Amino acid sequence: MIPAAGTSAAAPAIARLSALAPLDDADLDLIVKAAANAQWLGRRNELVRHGEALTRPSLILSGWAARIRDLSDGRRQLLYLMLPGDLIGASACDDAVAATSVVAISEVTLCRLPRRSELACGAGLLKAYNASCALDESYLLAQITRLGRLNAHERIADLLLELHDRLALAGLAGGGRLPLPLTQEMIADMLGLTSVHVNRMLQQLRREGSITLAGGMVMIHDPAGLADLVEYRRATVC
Amino acid sequence: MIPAAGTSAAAPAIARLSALAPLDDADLDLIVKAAANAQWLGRRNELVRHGEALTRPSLILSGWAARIRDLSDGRRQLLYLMLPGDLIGASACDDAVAATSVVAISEVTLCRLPRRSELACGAGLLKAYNASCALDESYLLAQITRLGRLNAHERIADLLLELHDRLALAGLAGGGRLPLPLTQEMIADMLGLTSVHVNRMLQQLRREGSITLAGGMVMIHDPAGLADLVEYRRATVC
DNA sequence: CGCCCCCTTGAAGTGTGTCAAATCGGGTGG
DNA sequence: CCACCCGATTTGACACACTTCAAGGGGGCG
Repeated sequence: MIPAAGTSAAAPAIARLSALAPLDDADLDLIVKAAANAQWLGRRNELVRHGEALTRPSLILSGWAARIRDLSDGRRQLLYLMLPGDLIGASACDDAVAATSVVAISEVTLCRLPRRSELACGAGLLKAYNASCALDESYLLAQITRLGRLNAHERIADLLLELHDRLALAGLAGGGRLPLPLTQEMIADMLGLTSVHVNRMLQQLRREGSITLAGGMVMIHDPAGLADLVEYRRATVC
Repeated sequence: MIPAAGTSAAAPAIARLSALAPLDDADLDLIVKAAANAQWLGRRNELVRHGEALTRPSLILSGWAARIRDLSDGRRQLLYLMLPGDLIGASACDDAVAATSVVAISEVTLCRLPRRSELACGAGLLKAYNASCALDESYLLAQITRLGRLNAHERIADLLLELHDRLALAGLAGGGRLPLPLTQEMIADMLGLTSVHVNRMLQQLRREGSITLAGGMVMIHDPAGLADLVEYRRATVC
């Protein structure tokens, strides 16, 4: 925990937050200290329960989680994926209540950060909270467009491109290469499809040479070309 | 209470904001003054252009607008409907940039409100901003679930129920009755369907006695029953 | 009257879902 | 090291929700 931030378990999270807003030593110190007593959660565990009060923002240090909504007949929608460096409950409302459950998709470690009201006005971390919220919103909007107006092939390509960019922010992806710790069923629940169809579309993407899948990693061979094809638009940091 | 607020053009907006957070006379005065120089926009006009800086929050006084995303091949997605009393750009980030265009769906009047930074810490209006942002988010999540996991019949019912509740907040709907100034094509673009299919589903809803459509008004005959059927969950004010 | 926009209806096509079974691969225990 | 198991992926045949294309009708309005 003590050594250089570059090698600590918080490195991806710090990379992302630094990319969102310039952080000074005090901010970094805050994060490193918080990361020192991180919390571990196994797959399928709930990080946040629907309706629960969000006392303090959480920072994902490693692993993936998802905001999720279940219907009584078994249908399930992954609303939003949360990646390392993502914040939960950093929105403007300090006394907010969780609008959805958040469950761990892989093993997750996370830590608690200060509430907005505990931060100095103008602190870099506060700016990072704001930027993170703005990005959250743009990813939600992207998800709506995916589900509403893209076909299965485009949905998958678009999602992969978004994940690549988001992970790249945390230094966890680059050059078209990204980890993908999702089952095809989870991808289906994210994209409003069935796992069977996701499987077929992934194969099509492979056959047409757009991607390679191996060992939980995806390689997007021509990110720019694919982005053009599905009209992917990169979210802008506010 | 400001005298005659009940009859002013800002009445629905004030009703909604008051429902989100208790407003004192100073807050109400601010709104009424702002509403005094309202701005008028005709159908299809852009309230906000994509990428434009959001200098100050806008309050919709009357009419409907929508956040929208257009694809180059003509496909179009309505991301989010904005109703009287809704705020544009009230999020945490004062220096944010519009993530999407906002266009007027009907004739719209709106006014500018103070930025967050110009409001007293703890002001009722600031709380209303926060609550409004929280609601925005839960409506976005609801939209994702609709598009991802509900079929056409359920999507329409769910949307009508949401609109009813949202309009009721501003005193513009109640008892299952609400205005609906949308063409079927707009509903289609909102719900990721074609206008042809929206038409058929609306007829089915009428035939099965769920709704009545007349003169731009919808009557939902058994809101609770329908809500149960499509598993509609009312958004909670934070 | 004629135009335009919106709603309505029908017939045919297709993308995606459903169901079911086979295969793969990684763990675990004997 | 093998046997077994379980979850995940893969494949095929078929069904259906929704789209597409096309034509017609209604109502407001210049």
